Amino acid sequence: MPETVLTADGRIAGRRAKATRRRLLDVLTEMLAASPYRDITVIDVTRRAGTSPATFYQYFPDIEAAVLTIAAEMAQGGKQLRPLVEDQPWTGKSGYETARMLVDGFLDFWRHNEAVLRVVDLATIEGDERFHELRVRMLNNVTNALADVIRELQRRGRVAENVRPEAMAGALVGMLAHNAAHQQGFEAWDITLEDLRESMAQLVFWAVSGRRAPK
Amino acid sequence: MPETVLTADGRIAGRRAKATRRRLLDVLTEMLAASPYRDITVIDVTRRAGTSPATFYQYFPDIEAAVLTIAAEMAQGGKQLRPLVEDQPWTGKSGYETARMLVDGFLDFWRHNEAVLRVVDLATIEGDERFHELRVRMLNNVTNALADVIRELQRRGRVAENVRPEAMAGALVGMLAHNAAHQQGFEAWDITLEDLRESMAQLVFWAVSGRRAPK
DNA sequence: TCCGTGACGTGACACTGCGTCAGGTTGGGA
DNA sequence: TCCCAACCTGACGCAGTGTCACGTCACGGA
Repeated sequence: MPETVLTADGRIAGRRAKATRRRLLDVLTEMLAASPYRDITVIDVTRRAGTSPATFYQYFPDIEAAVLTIAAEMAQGGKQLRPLVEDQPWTGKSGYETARMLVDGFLDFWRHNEAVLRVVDLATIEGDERFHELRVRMLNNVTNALADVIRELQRRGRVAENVRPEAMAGALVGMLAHNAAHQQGFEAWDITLEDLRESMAQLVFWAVSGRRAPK
Repeated sequence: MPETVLTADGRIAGRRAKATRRRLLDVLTEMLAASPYRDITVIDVTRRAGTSPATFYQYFPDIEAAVLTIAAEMAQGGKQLRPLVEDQPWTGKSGYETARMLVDGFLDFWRHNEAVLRVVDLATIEGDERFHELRVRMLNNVTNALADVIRELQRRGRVAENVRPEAMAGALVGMLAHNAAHQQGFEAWDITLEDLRESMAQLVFWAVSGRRAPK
């Protein structure tokens, strides 16, 4: 679908308009990676894009809205996390390998989209509903898949009765998202990324399979 | 210690000055609870405190600095988390009870200091070093205590060899802090606070004691 | 009691960014 | 070539920031 875009005055954007809009988004993406979100001004974005503030407001009501567009594009990529859980072995040695792959998936995804995810977290904390929803939708995929796996293994008697699949999956995904977002911060504690990775994999594996991680 | 306070021009604040400063902090605390952090302006704070912007800048270089002061006061309260880990039983039924108390400690602390902790997280994500350090120092207490317990139980052969106490403690504290900060968000997933609490306690107990949580 | 002085507070200003018009410019189809 | 819809922007009112120089206050000494 060629995706129709509306301008502030309700016009349908044509070829030229779309190019301008795209340029603004690209410049903004670059700036997001280079400077703190709150320091980015509309005037600055437009200066670098070689246009004027008024033009920016043709396409976005404010900076947040523009970033939300970028974030939505990124969230599509977040769907790649789901298959890391679904249709994978979750028992024995290969089950532990699955857990590690999932952890790596989070660490990698957060590393690759650091700047944008930072803004998503930021806006979510600030109470912005649009970003919050985006975040929830993105994580929902993995959470539900994980809950399904836990529920299935619980049915087979591998996981204890007193575990609530949904809540456990939620707690785990929270841990993964948080620690992936703060992965550089662990170095201050003299904790290597490798050890963090292992610890999270152990927790995930235990919670999902009900067994200790193999050596 | 009566705590000496310096003004912008290097003066030592007297009785009157301290009262003004305190008033500004109190007004700011109220506003923090009522409106999104980013919407709070110096002009607004001073208007409500019945003074002028120039006065604000006598005592704080910017809003962040003022909030940092408030956050530091709160962080003192964060020390109450450490004894929830230290000198507690960590094995058997009472060990599981300890895990639950720790989880409750996090949930309660975050609920009670929601507004300020939100700003701390916010500023940390934005890359503000002052807030980041405050956060690290606050969580360091619990993390280290937890790592000590894990290490001790590992020495006694309860916890598997391939667990790294520091990394595991870090991962757990990250999970606790994150999920405590997002505790209302779980309702959107139809997960009750009670189930979240239980799930986190199970994870903590397993990681620390190396055993399944008792029924 | 009054006064002088240092402590404290503030009015006013220059500056920057926001968001919105009305009007100017551009380029592709007839 | 010309025209006009699509697109862009200059200019402006508004609001907040941060900084002076100056005004006011209250306290201790005579």
